[in-house]
Amino acid sequence: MPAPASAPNPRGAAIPTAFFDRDASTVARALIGTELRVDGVGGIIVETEAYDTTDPASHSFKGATPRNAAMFGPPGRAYVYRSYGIHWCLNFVCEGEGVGSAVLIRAIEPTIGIAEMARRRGMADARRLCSGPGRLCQALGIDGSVNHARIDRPPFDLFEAAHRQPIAAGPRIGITRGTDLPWRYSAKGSKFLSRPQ
DNA sequence: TTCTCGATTACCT
DNA sequence: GGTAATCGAGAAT
Repeated sequence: MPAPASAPNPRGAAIPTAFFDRDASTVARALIGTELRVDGVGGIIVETEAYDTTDPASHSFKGATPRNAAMFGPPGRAYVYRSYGIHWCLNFVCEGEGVGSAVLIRAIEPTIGIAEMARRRGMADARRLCSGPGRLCQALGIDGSVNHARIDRPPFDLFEAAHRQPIAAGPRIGITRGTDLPWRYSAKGSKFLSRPQ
């Protein structure tokens, strides 16, 4: 069938699974500025954290378990876990099958489907809609049902960054071990971070 | 089988 | 600045 004559895609190209065949820190940095959608709702990733099997703060540090099985599965898939019995947290698996590294998505700048996100969150403040791993999962409707799901297939859409931008790095948040590793990355100056970098 | 605590958030003083 | 909410993985018993 003929391709529709449309204007150039304002987004970048769709990101392939091979994008994730690198170490978690590299992927975490590369994800800043990309556009994530879940069922057509989402925005620009502005904050990530890297975790790998050498890292005492990582769920994969002590080896594979039923809970973290997705982390040891193929790269380019989602690892979703429940935090504090209340929240869901979204990770993208990296590096290679059996390696146990992943990137935690911590914050998104909402751009698409803001009304739907506000409805799910029960509030309208754009700055707090997706500024934290638990918050963005609630806004995007993510739960354990997408654990292991491919990121290049529905309900996910992930597009390359439209523009390059400065990236800040620093220590991660909410952990008690591995606090010396500067594996938190963020879009410099973004107003949509879970905490200022 | 029981206990502890977390890659968090919202609401309290 | 402090803490309740809430549940399952992993450790301890």
